[in-house]
Amino acid sequence: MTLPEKTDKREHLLKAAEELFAEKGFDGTSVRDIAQKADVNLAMISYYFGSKEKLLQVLIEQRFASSLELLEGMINNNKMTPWEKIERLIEYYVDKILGGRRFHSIINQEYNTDRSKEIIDLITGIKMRNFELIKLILEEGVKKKQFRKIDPEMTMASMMGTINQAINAKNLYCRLFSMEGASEEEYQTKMSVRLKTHLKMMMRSHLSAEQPNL
Amino acid sequence: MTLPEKTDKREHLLKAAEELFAEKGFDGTSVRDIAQKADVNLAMISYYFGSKEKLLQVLIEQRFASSLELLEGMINNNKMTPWEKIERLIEYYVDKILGGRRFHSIINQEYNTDRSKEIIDLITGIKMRNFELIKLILEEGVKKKQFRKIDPEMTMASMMGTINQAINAKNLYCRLFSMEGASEEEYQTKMSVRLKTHLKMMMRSHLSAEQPNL
DNA sequence: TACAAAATTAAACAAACGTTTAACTTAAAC
DNA sequence: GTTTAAGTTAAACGTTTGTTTAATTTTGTA
Repeated sequence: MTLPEKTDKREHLLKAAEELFAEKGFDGTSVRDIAQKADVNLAMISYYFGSKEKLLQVLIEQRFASSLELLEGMINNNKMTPWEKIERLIEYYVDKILGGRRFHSIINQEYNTDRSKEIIDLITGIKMRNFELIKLILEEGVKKKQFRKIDPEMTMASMMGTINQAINAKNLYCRLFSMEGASEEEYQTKMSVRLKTHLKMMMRSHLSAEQPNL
Repeated sequence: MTLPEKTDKREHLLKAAEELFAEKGFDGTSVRDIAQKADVNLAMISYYFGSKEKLLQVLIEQRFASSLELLEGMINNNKMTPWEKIERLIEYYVDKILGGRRFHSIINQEYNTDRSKEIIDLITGIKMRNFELIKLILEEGVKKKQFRKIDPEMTMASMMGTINQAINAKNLYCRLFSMEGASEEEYQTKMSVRLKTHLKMMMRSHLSAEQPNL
Protein backbone atom coordinates (compact mmCIF):
# COMPACT_ATOMS: atom_id res chain seq x y z
CA MET A 1 0.00 0.00 0.00
CA THR A 2 1.36 3.40 -0.95
CA LEU A 3 0.86 6.50 1.14
CA PRO A 4 -2.30 8.51 0.53
CA GLU A 5 -1.64 11.82 -1.16
CA LYS A 6 -4.45 14.29 -0.94
CA THR A 7 -6.28 15.16 2.19
CA ASP A 8 -7.09 18.29 4.08
CA LYS A 9 -5.77 16.83 7.28
CA ARG A 10 -2.48 15.93 5.70
CA GLU A 11 -1.93 19.53 4.64
CA HIS A 12 -3.04 20.80 8.01
CA LEU A 13 -0.47 18.59 9.67
CA LEU A 14 2.31 19.86 7.40
CA LYS A 15 1.39 23.46 8.03
CA ALA A 16 1.12 23.05 11.79
CA ALA A 17 4.40 21.14 11.88
CA GLU A 18 6.14 23.83 9.88
CA GLU A 19 5.14 26.54 12.31
CA LEU A 20 5.91 24.53 15.41
CA PHE A 21 9.29 23.28 14.20
CA ALA A 22 10.32 26.83 13.39
CA GLU A 23 9.15 28.00 16.76
CA LYS A 24 10.41 25.26 19.05
CA GLY A 25 12.74 23.17 16.94
CA PHE A 26 12.26 19.63 15.72
CA ASP A 27 13.05 17.87 18.98
CA GLY A 28 11.27 20.53 20.96
CA THR A 29 8.01 19.83 19.16
CA SER A 30 5.99 16.72 20.05
CA VAL A 31 3.66 14.90 17.73
CA ARG A 32 0.90 15.77 20.17
CA ASP A 33 1.69 19.47 19.73
CA ILE A 34 1.39 19.08 15.98
CA ALA A 35 -1.82 17.08 16.12
CA GLN A 36 -3.43 19.53 18.50
CA LYS A 37 -2.46 22.58 16.44
CA ALA A 38 -3.75 20.93 13.27
CA ASP A 39 -6.86 19.75 15.09
CA VAL A 40 -6.22 16.21 13.92
CA ASN A 41 -5.84 12.94 15.77
CA LEU A 42 -2.20 12.25 16.51
CA ALA A 43 -2.31 8.78 15.02
CA MET A 44 -2.76 10.41 11.62
CA ILE A 45 0.87 11.47 11.64
CA SER A 46 2.06 7.90 11.54
CA TYR A 47 -0.75 7.06 9.18
CA TYR A 48 0.14 9.68 6.58
CA PHE A 49 3.89 10.02 6.98
CA GLY A 50 5.08 6.94 8.80
CA SER A 51 6.95 8.87 11.43
CA LYS A 52 7.72 12.33 12.74
CA GLU A 53 11.04 12.39 10.93
CA LYS A 54 9.54 11.38 7.60
CA LEU A 55 7.09 14.23 8.04
CA LEU A 56 10.01 16.65 8.20
CA GLN A 57 11.48 15.07 5.11
CA VAL A 58 8.26 15.60 3.16
CA LEU A 59 8.12 19.16 4.44
CA ILE A 60 11.59 19.94 3.14
CA GLU A 61 11.06 18.29 -0.24
CA GLN A 62 7.73 20.00 -0.76
CA ARG A 63 8.81 23.50 0.17
CA PHE A 64 11.94 23.38 -1.99
CA ALA A 65 10.30 21.95 -5.07
CA SER A 66 9.99 25.11 -7.17
CA SER A 67 13.12 27.13 -6.53
CA LEU A 68 15.35 25.66 -9.23
CA GLU A 69 13.23 26.67 -12.20
CA LEU A 70 13.82 30.39 -11.86
CA LEU A 71 17.55 29.88 -11.58
CA GLU A 72 17.75 27.72 -14.67
CA GLY A 73 15.67 30.22 -16.61
CA MET A 74 18.05 32.98 -15.67
CA ILE A 75 21.19 31.11 -16.60
CA ASN A 76 20.08 30.82 -20.20
CA ASN A 77 18.75 34.35 -20.49
CA ASN A 78 21.14 36.21 -22.78
CA LYS A 79 19.38 39.54 -22.51
CA MET A 80 20.52 40.03 -18.93
CA THR A 81 24.06 40.98 -18.00
CA PRO A 82 25.75 38.91 -15.28
CA TRP A 83 25.35 41.80 -12.89
CA GLU A 84 21.65 42.09 -13.59
CA LYS A 85 21.36 38.40 -12.85
CA ILE A 86 23.11 38.86 -9.52
CA GLU A 87 20.77 41.70 -8.62
CA ARG A 88 17.79 39.59 -9.51
CA LEU A 89 19.22 36.73 -7.48
CA ILE A 90 19.61 38.91 -4.41
CA GLU A 91 16.03 40.09 -4.63
CA TYR A 92 14.77 36.57 -5.14
CA TYR A 93 16.62 35.04 -2.21
CA VAL A 94 15.87 37.86 0.19
CA ASP A 95 12.16 37.62 -0.57
CA LYS A 96 12.12 33.86 -0.49
CA ILE A 97 14.14 33.30 2.65
CA LEU A 98 12.74 36.25 4.55
CA GLY A 99 9.21 35.29 3.57
CA GLY A 100 9.71 31.71 4.71
CA ARG A 101 11.78 32.80 7.67
CA ARG A 102 10.30 30.33 10.09
CA PHE A 103 10.75 27.40 7.77
CA HIS A 104 14.33 28.23 6.92
CA SER A 105 15.05 28.26 10.61
CA ILE A 106 14.12 24.60 10.75
CA ILE A 107 16.46 23.72 7.96
CA ASN A 108 19.34 25.66 9.43
CA GLN A 109 18.74 23.94 12.73
CA GLU A 110 18.38 20.42 11.45
CA TYR A 111 21.32 20.80 9.10
CA ASN A 112 23.64 21.24 12.05
CA THR A 113 22.69 18.14 13.97
CA ASP A 114 24.12 14.91 12.66
CA ARG A 115 21.08 12.94 13.72
CA SER A 116 19.47 11.98 10.42
CA LYS A 117 21.82 11.34 7.53
CA GLU A 118 18.89 11.19 5.15
CA ILE A 119 17.75 14.70 5.91
CA ILE A 120 21.25 16.15 5.77
CA ASP A 121 21.88 14.55 2.39
CA LEU A 122 18.55 15.83 1.15
CA ILE A 123 19.36 19.41 2.11
CA THR A 124 22.92 19.19 0.87
CA GLY A 125 21.70 17.99 -2.50
CA ILE A 126 19.27 20.86 -2.86
CA LYS A 127 21.86 23.43 -1.84
CA MET A 128 24.48 21.93 -4.15
CA ARG A 129 22.24 22.22 -7.19
CA ASN A 130 21.42 25.84 -6.39
CA PHE A 131 25.03 26.55 -5.82
CA GLU A 132 26.32 25.16 -9.09
CA LEU A 133 23.91 27.31 -11.04
CA ILE A 134 24.94 30.48 -9.29
CA LYS A 135 28.56 29.61 -9.83
CA LEU A 136 27.85 29.63 -13.55
CA ILE A 137 26.63 33.20 -13.37
CA LEU A 138 29.71 34.32 -11.50
CA GLU A 139 32.00 32.58 -13.99
CA GLU A 140 30.14 34.13 -16.88
CA GLY A 141 30.80 37.54 -15.39
CA VAL A 142 34.51 36.82 -15.01
CA LYS A 143 34.72 35.54 -18.56
CA LYS A 144 33.10 38.71 -19.89
CA LYS A 145 35.54 40.78 -17.82
CA GLN A 146 32.67 42.38 -15.96
CA PHE A 147 33.60 40.73 -12.68
CA ARG A 148 37.03 40.36 -11.25
CA LYS A 149 38.26 36.98 -10.11
CA ILE A 150 36.72 36.16 -6.78
CA ASP A 151 36.29 33.06 -4.64
CA PRO A 152 32.88 31.84 -5.84
CA GLU A 153 32.21 29.52 -2.90
CA MET A 154 33.00 32.17 -0.32
CA THR A 155 31.11 34.81 -2.26
CA MET A 156 28.06 32.58 -2.10
CA ALA A 157 28.70 32.06 1.61
CA SER A 158 28.54 35.82 2.05
CA MET A 159 25.31 36.21 0.15
CA MET A 160 23.53 33.37 1.88
CA GLY A 161 25.22 34.04 5.20
CA THR A 162 24.11 37.64 5.30
CA ILE A 163 20.50 36.68 4.70
CA ASN A 164 20.62 33.80 7.14
CA GLN A 165 22.12 36.06 9.75
CA ALA A 166 19.21 38.44 9.33
CA ILE A 167 16.63 35.72 9.82
CA ASN A 168 18.40 33.77 12.54
CA ALA A 169 19.25 36.70 14.75
CA LYS A 170 15.92 38.47 14.57
CA ASN A 171 16.02 39.18 18.28
CA LEU A 172 19.32 40.97 17.90
CA TYR A 173 18.38 43.09 14.91
CA CYS A 174 15.05 44.09 16.39
CA ARG A 175 16.94 45.57 19.28
CA LEU A 176 19.57 47.18 17.08
CA PHE A 177 16.86 48.77 14.96
CA SER A 178 14.88 49.83 18.03
CA MET A 179 11.81 47.91 16.90
CA GLU A 180 11.44 45.47 19.75
CA GLY A 181 7.69 45.31 19.80
CA ALA A 182 7.43 44.94 16.03
CA SER A 183 5.36 42.25 14.37
CA GLU A 184 6.78 39.64 12.06
CA GLU A 185 5.48 41.60 9.09
CA GLU A 186 7.00 44.88 10.15
CA TYR A 187 10.34 43.20 10.69
CA GLN A 188 10.25 41.55 7.30
CA THR A 189 9.43 44.66 5.29
CA LYS A 190 12.04 46.75 7.09
CA MET A 191 14.70 44.06 6.87
CA SER A 192 13.89 43.29 3.24
CA VAL A 193 14.70 46.81 2.01
CA ARG A 194 17.81 47.06 4.10
CA LEU A 195 19.11 43.65 3.11
CA LYS A 196 18.61 44.19 -0.60
CA THR A 197 20.19 47.63 -0.62
CA HIS A 198 23.18 46.49 1.37
CA LEU A 199 23.76 43.27 -0.52
CA LYS A 200 23.58 44.92 -3.92
CA MET A 201 25.97 47.65 -2.85
CA MET A 202 28.42 45.26 -1.26
CA MET A 203 28.34 42.75 -4.08
CA ARG A 204 28.79 45.48 -6.66
CA SER A 205 31.98 46.66 -4.98
CA HIS A 206 33.12 43.11 -4.44
CA LEU A 207 32.54 41.88 -7.96
CA SER A 208 33.47 45.01 -9.88
CA ALA A 209 36.37 44.52 -12.27
CA GLU A 210 37.76 47.98 -11.57
CA GLN A 211 39.11 48.01 -8.06
CA PRO A 212 40.27 51.11 -6.17
CA ASN A 213 43.66 51.04 -4.50
CA LEU A 214 43.10 51.62 -0.84
CA MET B 1 23.48 27.31 50.08
CA THR B 2 25.28 28.55 46.97
CA LEU B 3 26.37 26.31 44.17
CA PRO B 4 29.76 24.62 44.50
CA GLU B 5 32.36 26.05 42.15
CA LYS B 6 35.41 23.91 41.67
CA THR B 7 35.35 20.23 40.91
CA ASP B 8 36.75 18.00 38.24
CA LYS B 9 33.38 16.45 37.62
CA ARG B 10 31.74 19.80 37.13
CA GLU B 11 34.21 20.66 34.37
CA HIS B 12 33.86 17.23 32.83
CA LEU B 13 30.12 17.72 32.67
CA LEU B 14 30.47 21.09 30.97
CA LYS B 15 32.90 19.74 28.42
CA ALA B 16 30.83 16.67 27.65
CA ALA B 17 27.69 18.77 27.38
CA GLU B 18 29.38 21.22 25.01
CA GLU B 19 30.36 18.46 22.62
CA LEU B 20 27.04 16.67 22.76
CA PHE B 21 24.93 19.80 22.37
CA ALA B 22 26.94 20.79 19.32
CA GLU B 23 26.58 17.32 17.88
CA LYS B 24 22.95 16.54 18.62
CA GLY B 25 21.39 19.80 19.73
CA PHE B 26 20.11 20.75 23.15
CA ASP B 27 16.86 18.83 23.04
CA GLY B 28 18.51 15.95 21.24
CA THR B 29 20.94 15.43 24.10
CA SER B 30 19.71 13.75 27.27
CA VAL B 31 21.16 14.28 30.71
CA ARG B 32 22.03 10.59 30.66
CA ASP B 33 24.10 11.12 27.50
CA ILE B 34 26.00 13.89 29.22
CA ALA B 35 26.55 11.95 32.43
CA GLN B 36 27.75 8.90 30.54
CA LYS B 37 30.18 10.85 28.35
CA ALA B 38 31.57 12.67 31.38
CA ASP B 39 31.68 9.41 33.33
CA VAL B 40 29.75 11.02 36.16
CA ASN B 41 26.53 10.09 37.89
CA LEU B 42 23.58 11.81 36.26
CA ALA B 43 22.29 13.20 39.54
CA MET B 44 25.36 15.45 39.60
CA ILE B 45 23.88 17.59 36.86
CA SER B 46 21.02 18.70 39.05
CA TYR B 47 23.40 18.89 41.98
CA TYR B 48 25.86 21.24 40.31
CA PHE B 49 23.68 23.22 37.94
CA GLY B 50 20.12 22.80 39.14
CA SER B 51 18.84 21.72 35.76
CA LYS B 52 19.84 20.89 32.22
CA GLU B 53 18.88 24.35 31.04
CA LYS B 54 20.90 26.11 33.73
CA LEU B 55 23.87 24.01 32.63
CA LEU B 56 23.56 25.50 29.14
CA GLN B 57 23.36 28.95 30.64
CA VAL B 58 26.60 28.43 32.57
CA LEU B 59 28.19 27.06 29.42
CA ILE B 60 27.35 30.16 27.42
CA GLU B 61 28.41 32.60 30.11
CA GLN B 62 31.69 30.83 30.69
CA ARG B 63 32.72 30.47 27.08
CA PHE B 64 31.95 34.09 26.23
CA ALA B 65 33.63 35.62 29.23
CA SER B 66 36.86 36.84 27.62
CA SER B 67 35.94 38.09 24.16
CA LEU B 68 35.16 41.71 25.00
CA GLU B 69 38.59 42.67 26.32
CA LEU B 70 40.34 42.43 22.97
CA LEU B 71 37.69 44.53 21.31
CA GLU B 72 37.87 47.28 23.92
CA GLY B 73 41.64 47.33 23.68
CA MET B 74 41.45 47.79 19.93
CA ILE B 75 38.94 50.60 20.06
CA ASN B 76 41.29 52.79 22.06
CA ASN B 77 44.42 51.90 20.10
CA ASN B 78 45.35 55.01 18.13
CA LYS B 79 48.29 53.45 16.36
CA MET B 80 46.05 51.29 14.19
CA THR B 81 44.07 52.64 11.28
CA PRO B 82 40.38 51.71 11.13
CA TRP B 83 41.13 49.35 8.28
CA GLU B 84 43.86 47.61 10.25
CA LYS B 85 41.37 47.15 13.04
CA ILE B 86 38.88 45.57 10.68
CA GLU B 87 41.53 43.18 9.37
CA ARG B 88 42.46 42.24 12.89
CA LEU B 89 38.79 41.77 13.71
CA ILE B 90 38.29 39.41 10.80
CA GLU B 91 41.21 37.27 11.84
CA TYR B 92 40.06 37.21 15.43
CA TYR B 93 36.51 36.17 14.69
CA VAL B 94 37.40 33.59 12.07
CA ASP B 95 39.83 31.94 14.47
CA LYS B 96 37.50 32.16 17.41
CA ILE B 97 34.31 30.99 15.76
CA LEU B 98 35.95 28.38 13.56
CA GLY B 99 37.95 27.06 16.51
CA GLY B 100 34.86 26.78 18.66
CA ARG B 101 32.77 25.63 15.76
CA ARG B 102 30.83 23.03 17.67
CA PHE B 103 29.98 25.38 20.49
CA HIS B 104 28.84 28.16 18.22
CA SER B 105 26.49 25.73 16.61
CA ILE B 106 24.71 25.34 19.92
CA ILE B 107 24.28 29.05 20.30
CA ASN B 108 22.99 29.50 16.78
CA GLN B 109 20.54 26.68 17.36
CA GLU B 110 19.26 27.77 20.72
CA TYR B 111 19.01 31.39 19.65
CA ASN B 112 16.38 30.46 17.11
CA THR B 113 13.99 28.65 19.40
CA ASP B 114 11.88 30.83 21.62
CA ARG B 115 11.90 28.31 24.41
CA SER B 116 13.96 29.99 27.08
CA LYS B 117 13.72 33.75 27.32
CA GLU B 118 16.62 33.83 29.76
CA ILE B 119 19.06 32.23 27.36
CA ILE B 120 17.97 34.37 24.43
CA ASP B 121 18.39 37.54 26.47
CA LEU B 122 21.78 36.35 27.63
CA ILE B 123 23.01 35.79 24.08
CA THR B 124 21.43 38.97 22.77
CA GLY B 125 23.17 40.96 25.46
CA ILE B 126 26.57 39.51 24.61
CA LYS B 127 26.09 40.09 20.90
CA MET B 128 24.84 43.63 21.44
CA ARG B 129 27.94 44.61 23.39
CA ASN B 130 30.23 43.17 20.73
CA PHE B 131 28.24 44.89 18.08
CA GLU B 132 28.33 48.37 19.56
CA LEU B 133 32.12 48.23 19.80
CA ILE B 134 32.54 47.22 16.19
CA LYS B 135 30.16 49.93 15.14
CA LEU B 136 32.52 52.43 16.73
CA ILE B 137 35.36 51.22 14.51
CA LEU B 138 33.24 51.55 11.40
CA GLU B 139 32.12 55.05 12.38
CA GLU B 140 35.71 56.04 13.10
CA GLY B 141 36.64 54.99 9.57
CA VAL B 142 33.81 57.02 8.07
CA LYS B 143 34.76 60.06 10.13
CA LYS B 144 38.36 59.84 8.93
CA LYS B 145 37.11 59.55 5.35
CA GLN B 146 38.82 56.19 4.96
CA PHE B 147 35.54 54.33 4.71
CA ARG B 148 32.53 55.33 2.72
CA LYS B 149 29.13 55.50 4.35
CA ILE B 150 27.78 52.00 4.72
CA ASP B 151 25.02 50.32 6.67
CA PRO B 152 26.90 49.27 9.81
CA GLU B 153 24.33 46.74 11.02
CA MET B 154 24.12 44.99 7.68
CA THR B 155 27.89 45.13 7.24
CA MET B 156 28.21 43.32 10.54
CA ALA B 157 25.57 40.86 9.41
CA SER B 158 27.72 40.08 6.39
CA MET B 159 30.87 39.55 8.40
CA MET B 160 29.26 37.34 11.00
CA GLY B 161 26.93 35.71 8.51
CA THR B 162 29.75 34.67 6.23
CA ILE B 163 31.60 32.99 9.08
CA ASN B 164 28.46 31.39 10.48
CA GLN B 165 27.60 30.08 7.05
CA ALA B 166 30.99 28.41 6.86
CA ILE B 167 30.57 26.67 10.20
CA ASN B 168 26.90 25.79 9.90
CA ALA B 169 27.05 24.34 6.42
CA LYS B 170 30.20 22.29 6.86
CA ASN B 171 28.60 19.38 5.02
CA LEU B 172 27.96 21.54 1.99
CA TYR B 173 31.40 23.14 1.80
CA CYS B 174 33.19 19.85 2.31
CA ARG B 175 31.46 18.62 -0.80
CA LEU B 176 32.05 21.83 -2.72
CA PHE B 177 35.75 21.71 -1.87
CA SER B 178 35.93 17.99 -2.65
CA MET B 179 37.16 17.14 0.83
CA GLU B 180 34.39 14.90 2.02
CA GLY B 181 36.49 12.56 4.13
CA ALA B 182 38.38 15.40 5.77
CA SER B 183 38.83 15.64 9.53
CA GLU B 184 37.58 18.54 11.58
CA GLU B 185 41.13 19.92 11.73
CA GLU B 186 41.70 19.75 7.98
CA TYR B 187 38.42 21.50 7.37
CA GLN B 188 39.23 24.26 9.81
CA THR B 189 42.69 25.06 8.45
CA LYS B 190 41.50 25.08 4.87
CA MET B 191 38.41 27.11 5.65
CA SER B 192 40.30 29.52 7.87
CA VAL B 193 42.64 30.68 5.09
CA ARG B 194 39.88 30.92 2.58
CA LEU B 195 37.53 32.79 4.87
CA LYS B 196 40.11 35.35 5.94
CA THR B 197 41.31 36.05 2.42
CA HIS B 198 37.80 36.41 1.07
CA LEU B 199 36.47 38.54 3.92
CA LYS B 200 39.39 40.94 3.83
CA MET B 201 39.09 41.32 0.09
CA MET B 202 35.36 41.80 0.14
CA MET B 203 35.33 44.17 3.07
CA ARG B 204 38.10 46.25 1.54
CA SER B 205 36.09 46.78 -1.61
CA HIS B 206 32.95 47.35 0.39
CA LEU B 207 34.38 49.88 2.83
CA SER B 208 36.78 51.68 0.50
CA ALA B 209 36.03 55.38 0.17
CA GLU B 210 36.99 55.39 -3.50
CA GLN B 211 34.37 53.47 -5.40
CA PRO B 212 34.60 52.46 -9.06
CA ASN B 213 31.70 53.18 -11.34
CA LEU B 214 30.47 49.93 -12.71
C1' DT C 1 -28.39 -2.03 -0.24
C1' DA C 2 -24.21 -4.38 0.41
C1' DC C 3 -19.46 -4.66 0.57
C1' DA C 4 -14.55 -3.40 0.70
C1' DA C 5 -11.20 0.08 1.35
C1' DA C 6 -9.79 4.25 3.44
C1' DA C 7 -10.01 7.38 7.12
C1' DT C 8 -10.38 8.31 11.86
C1' DT C 9 -10.58 7.50 16.64
C1' DA C 10 -9.48 6.61 21.80
C1' DA C 11 -6.68 3.84 24.27
C1' DA C 12 -2.60 1.57 25.30
C1' DC C 13 2.34 0.64 24.55
C1' DA C 14 7.14 0.52 25.97
C1' DA C 15 10.89 3.59 26.16
C1' DA C 16 13.10 7.77 27.36
C1' DC C 17 12.87 12.01 29.50
C1' DG C 18 14.46 15.52 33.51
C1' DT C 19 14.42 15.54 38.25
C1' DT C 20 14.27 14.00 43.16
C1' DT C 21 15.02 11.03 46.91
C1' DA C 22 17.33 8.87 50.60
C1' DA C 23 21.22 6.31 51.82
C1' DC C 24 26.05 6.27 51.70
C1' DT C 25 31.09 7.87 51.38
C1' DT C 26 34.54 11.17 51.59
C1' DA C 27 36.74 15.33 53.29
C1' DA C 28 37.40 19.14 56.35
C1' DA C 29 37.00 21.52 60.91
C1' DC C 30 37.18 21.66 65.59
C1' DG D 1 37.91 11.20 67.42
C1' DT D 2 33.74 13.35 66.72
C1' DT D 3 30.88 16.28 64.10
C1' DT D 4 29.24 18.62 60.07
C1' DA D 5 28.90 19.45 55.52
C1' DA D 6 29.96 18.29 50.69
C1' DG D 7 30.21 14.89 47.33
C1' DT D 8 28.43 10.76 45.26
C1' DT D 9 25.50 6.97 44.35
C1' DA D 10 21.59 3.71 42.72
C1' DA D 11 16.94 3.68 42.55
C1' DA D 12 12.65 5.53 41.85
C1' DC D 13 9.65 9.46 40.69
C1' DG D 14 5.93 11.07 37.59
C1' DT D 15 5.79 12.86 32.77
C1' DT D 16 6.20 12.87 28.23
C1' DT D 17 7.85 10.86 24.23
C1' DG D 18 6.87 8.49 19.33
C1' DT D 19 4.42 4.72 17.76
C1' DT D 20 0.96 0.98 17.46
C1' DT D 21 -3.30 -1.34 18.24
C1' DA D 22 -7.90 -2.58 17.52
C1' DA D 23 -12.37 -0.81 17.06
C1' DT D 24 -15.24 2.37 14.63
C1' DT D 25 -16.88 5.62 11.13
C1' DT D 26 -16.80 7.35 6.53
C1' DT D 27 -16.35 6.86 1.75
C1' DG D 28 -16.57 5.02 -2.80
C1' DT D 29 -18.04 1.22 -5.81
C1' DA D 30 -20.70 -2.56 -7.66
